[in-house]
Amino acid sequence: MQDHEFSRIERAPAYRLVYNAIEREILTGRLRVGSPLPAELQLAEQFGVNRSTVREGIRLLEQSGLVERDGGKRPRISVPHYLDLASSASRALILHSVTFRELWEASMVVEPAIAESAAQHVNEAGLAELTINLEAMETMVVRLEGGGDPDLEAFVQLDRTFHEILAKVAGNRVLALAHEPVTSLFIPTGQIILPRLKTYRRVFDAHHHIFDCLKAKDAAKARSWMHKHMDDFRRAYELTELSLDAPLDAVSLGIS
Amino acid sequence: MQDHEFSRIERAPAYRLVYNAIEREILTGRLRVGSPLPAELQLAEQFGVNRSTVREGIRLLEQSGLVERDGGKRPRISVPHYLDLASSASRALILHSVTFRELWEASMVVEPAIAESAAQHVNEAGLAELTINLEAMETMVVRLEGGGDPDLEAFVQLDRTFHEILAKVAGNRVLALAHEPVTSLFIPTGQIILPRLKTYRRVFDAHHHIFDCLKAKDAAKARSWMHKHMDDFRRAYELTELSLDAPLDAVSLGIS
DNA sequence: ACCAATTTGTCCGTATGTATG
DNA sequence: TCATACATACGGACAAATTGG
Repeated sequence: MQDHEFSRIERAPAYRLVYNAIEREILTGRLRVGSPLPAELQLAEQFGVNRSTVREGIRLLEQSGLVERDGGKRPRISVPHYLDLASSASRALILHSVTFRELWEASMVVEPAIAESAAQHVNEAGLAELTINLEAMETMVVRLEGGGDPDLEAFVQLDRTFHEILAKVAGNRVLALAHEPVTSLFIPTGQIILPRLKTYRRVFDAHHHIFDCLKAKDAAKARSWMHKHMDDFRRAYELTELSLDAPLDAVSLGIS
Repeated sequence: MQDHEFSRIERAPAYRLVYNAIEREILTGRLRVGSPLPAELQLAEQFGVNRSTVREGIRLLEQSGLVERDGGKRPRISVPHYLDLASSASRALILHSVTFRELWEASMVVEPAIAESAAQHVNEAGLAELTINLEAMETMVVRLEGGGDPDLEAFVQLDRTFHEILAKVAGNRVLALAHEPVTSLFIPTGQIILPRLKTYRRVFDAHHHIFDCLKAKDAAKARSWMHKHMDDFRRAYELTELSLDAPLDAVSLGIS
């Protein structure tokens, strides 16, 4: 036994201390967003470390989104975009073998709420954006029904964009954050389902119904159409031989 | 007009190319999770860049959670935890001046769904965890009603833990991700509300009711109690002079 | 439009502490 | 205990790009 216990001494590497120090300056506003980061040499002098060490600290800031670099210009201090950070969280979900069922359950919770809120907050600009998206999808559907070869990638992208516009229109950034995994992981599985079941028209119709509800500002109906739309997605998934409880692996989502 | 348009040439710095290359190896499984990262010098040789450049690339991996260091040991390849990434996204929400109303609306969507799912999936271990949490909160409430001075920090922490256990029990990692901002931003505002309205008992009672529903596996009732609980939170917020549409600034949440 | 100073990107070499066998 | 391998950190150097006169 000892007379006195010393608390464990924590020795973070210097580059991490640099990161912490600069992060703190940004979060407390002493380094203002938009202004350029001080020069590496200057920081090295102030912190009393080597320039290489400062550079390593800056890489951490860069990856956490607090520093942004635009070409070869001076790096600027920036506010990380929550959707960017959310998308790396979504990627992490895949690495954790998240299942289709989990994604679908979440979508059944989040997407109808977004549709409802979107119907309440939509404006002309939002309707215009959605119109462009719908028209693009319609021409694509018509071409496919005429026997054209499907550009799946483009179709799924339009699908995804529709839901992203909705999330933006809903005007709730926390819901948009919750919604991110759905567009970035759930919607792309359409690339597997669509060519087998050829439900292009069905997807388009659902989007169009939701759009009509938004135009009529009918929040309840928007919610219920979105609910149906998401449930359709699950049914289509089940109609293929895919299991709801199989993990979405990285390969199938084109991350490789 | 030009005869030919060249696609924009992208010149990412070498350290970022190193990051991309290693990230790719990890995501495709060619570098396996848990194994140590190759030596810096070895990587430098393979990529044909300097060791310092490799180091900067590794810092990016480190911050994105794909590389973990444990003391002075060899850095190991790891899978980033989605909840960690979500919490930095939550911090970003604050920097974007997210409002209490946005958080509350999201909580009204996500938390009842979590309570419902938790009631369906709860097991003995989960109930035991919740019991410990509830007992701790009860003793705290009793002490406060006896005139003790409130340890707000501890109380809010218990509140937060309760909801986190629920999210874990619900067994849906996408919902847990969506739920993260609620516990990390919304619940802590209790530190502002509670001392003014002294609704400690009310919070405890709500938790207890939800717990009973879980024990009885009554999903619908669990949902409705959680709904009420979240709505209580908003009412309490309104009873103070705080505006629902004011941004939650960093200071009030103790990030500074 | 040109020039000079500044700054970043990248490289080389070296020293030191520590972990592992 | 010793030797090797490795991460951390330092110092100096130069080319290319940016900035500001």
